[in-house]
Amino acid sequence: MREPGRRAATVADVAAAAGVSKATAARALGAYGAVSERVRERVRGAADDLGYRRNEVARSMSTGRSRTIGMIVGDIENPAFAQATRGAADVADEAGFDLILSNSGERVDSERKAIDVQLAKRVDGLVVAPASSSTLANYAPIIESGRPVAFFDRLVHGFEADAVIAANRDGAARLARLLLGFGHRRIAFISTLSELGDLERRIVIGRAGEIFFEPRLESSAIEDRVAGFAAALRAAGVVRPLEHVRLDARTQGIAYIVRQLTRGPAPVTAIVASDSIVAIEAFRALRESGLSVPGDVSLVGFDNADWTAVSEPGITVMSQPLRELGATAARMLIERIQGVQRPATVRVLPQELIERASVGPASVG
Amino acid sequence: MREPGRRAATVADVAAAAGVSKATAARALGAYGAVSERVRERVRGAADDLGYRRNEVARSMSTGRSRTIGMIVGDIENPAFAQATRGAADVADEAGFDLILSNSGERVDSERKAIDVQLAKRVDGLVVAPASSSTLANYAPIIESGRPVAFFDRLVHGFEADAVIAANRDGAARLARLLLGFGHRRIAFISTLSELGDLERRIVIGRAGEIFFEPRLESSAIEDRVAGFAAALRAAGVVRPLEHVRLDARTQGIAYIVRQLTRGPAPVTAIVASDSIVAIEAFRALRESGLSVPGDVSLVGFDNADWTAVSEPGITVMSQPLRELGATAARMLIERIQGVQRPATVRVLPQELIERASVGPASVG
DNA sequence: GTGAAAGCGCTAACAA
DNA sequence: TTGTTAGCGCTTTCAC
Repeated sequence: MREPGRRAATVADVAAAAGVSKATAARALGAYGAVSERVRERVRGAADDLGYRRNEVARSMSTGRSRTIGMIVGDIENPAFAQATRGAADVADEAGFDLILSNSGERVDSERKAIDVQLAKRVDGLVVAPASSSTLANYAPIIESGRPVAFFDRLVHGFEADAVIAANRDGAARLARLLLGFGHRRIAFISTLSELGDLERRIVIGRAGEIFFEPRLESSAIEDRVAGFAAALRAAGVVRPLEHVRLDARTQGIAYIVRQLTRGPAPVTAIVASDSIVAIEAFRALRESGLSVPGDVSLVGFDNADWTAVSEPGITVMSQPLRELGATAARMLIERIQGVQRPATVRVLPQELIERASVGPASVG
Repeated sequence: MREPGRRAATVADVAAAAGVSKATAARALGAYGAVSERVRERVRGAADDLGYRRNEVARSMSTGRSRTIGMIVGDIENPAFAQATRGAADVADEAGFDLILSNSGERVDSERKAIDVQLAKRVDGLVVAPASSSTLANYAPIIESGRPVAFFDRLVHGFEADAVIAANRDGAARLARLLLGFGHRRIAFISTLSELGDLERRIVIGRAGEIFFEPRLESSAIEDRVAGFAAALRAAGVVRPLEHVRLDARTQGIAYIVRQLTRGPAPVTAIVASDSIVAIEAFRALRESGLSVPGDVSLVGFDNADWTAVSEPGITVMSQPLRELGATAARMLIERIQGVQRPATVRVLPQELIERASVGPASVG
């Protein structure tokens, strides 16, 4: 066993100790090429004695591969990303890859830096939840480097790459229809992501009445949710479906926005929260305003966070396949790394409605 | 701008394009050594044209340092670890280090594998939440490699290394005294970690009446909590303070254990959950058993998870300085990496009691 | 201030 | 089956 501080044993040391050439020692240690049983054992023994452990940096250096995949998430503290990370990490581990994790903080410039760093570390590929669905420039360096990328949770518009997302448009529409079914008409949609701008002006109606935005919103996930939400409202005859959509909630604070939406002559009677963090803050704000859920205001959201099952009332949510999102992205990426050739594909995973007790009939307004 | 697939530009390419030697180009690019302003600009220009990006692997190879720290947590999906990870990641980032993350799944063998891998990748140091406080063998390789380590959340008994933990003994005692003050005497303590064995037999009483265990428990954090808990009960005259301690809750399931503890002739009237995951499961189990909190059973726990503020009732918790735990460990580690010499030190961070509504007077039993 | 050359520890031709 | 040798892309003496 080595003492701390002494130089680490190398293949050369092991080879010398075992009385063979460097190449033979390397073959025995690396389990490649052909080595006789006797020699292999002798080398292994010497390696153990010297406390040899392979220098992966050197190996990466000569093979050009690092057996590492980079992952970039918006915020590791968001349980949704934690679950996706877990999904990806498990798949990576299973396939013999390590995972380097970075936070983008949902900021385009931090994300760019993170991508640069990971590319410089020569990761074999990247799994990323794009901070912006319309900033192609951030991802161009990945392609230039010749390494594959798989996006998850959000797409990058006009960027040919593998991606896996949830069926957000459909999920949001289902949530909206649930509320409409309870008689709600003035329904808010709150998100902390995506710029607001003049939403109404950006609307583009598709053939089947679907709603698109042009230019696009920052996050394709939010875009899809807003579009599905608005389309459902419109189909139900709500004239201005975007009236109560608030996309830059972080700037003003969710509590403030909730108060604003629930006051005045025509307060909303229901709120759709775009993720569990928005939902919990909205829930608290409603409580602090003395408004009961679902008595005064109904509340639904995305992500089946643990608290939504124990709050009073329990929150009705559209559950995301978070682990699967991360796992699928990692799987697609690893396939590419291993040389599988196929056109870039976008997988869409279904969401699941979990009904609890936070939805009730619209209060008369 | 490079096309995908083409060989990445190297210093040699840049040097050739700029008409200087490799060494000069490297100096200009790496911002070390002395280079004239004119040459520097020429080199930078050539680098931009070629889309040069430094190969960190090669750099690590020749410097022997990777500017990367490894972090090993018990479970990234546990919000407590997510927060600690965030704390460490921020500090690392600030200091120009990257973070490689691994899950140990709280299993000693997985942890050992994770450490091996990270050492092979030549991380400059490791931040780890030890899966076992008494398995020194897992950490010996780190020392042998000559790299520093900083433990967080738990200590490794008899292992000389930096560590940062929370004041668990004190926190648990405060929680216990709170319950005792409400008249509770039969109080349970539930954790999923640490082996059970015959706890009573392992007790060692210190001079000031503190309780220790010999042999030690698996997790020093749980050990400290149990010890603080038991000492407080004992000080209050509870004869068998360990009677309702359940440490292997995962095996049987928390719901089962909760049912078991709350039934029979002498049911517990209060429960201390060792983390927020145990707490939420206990909370659900109580609810499903038709027991009211705090009417029938009082419930307190560790970790100020978001749900504890919105559940009905809100849960009284001992809040851990999670981000600080991760940040401090990273900071201590980076100091070591940068060559600061000082004896191994253990920092103990205070916990904060957050009183909500889950504690009430002991029901008559 | 700049250049030539050696070397980090490994893999991978190619020869024997 | 084994050995020789030449890199991988960078940093780092040591001359000039």
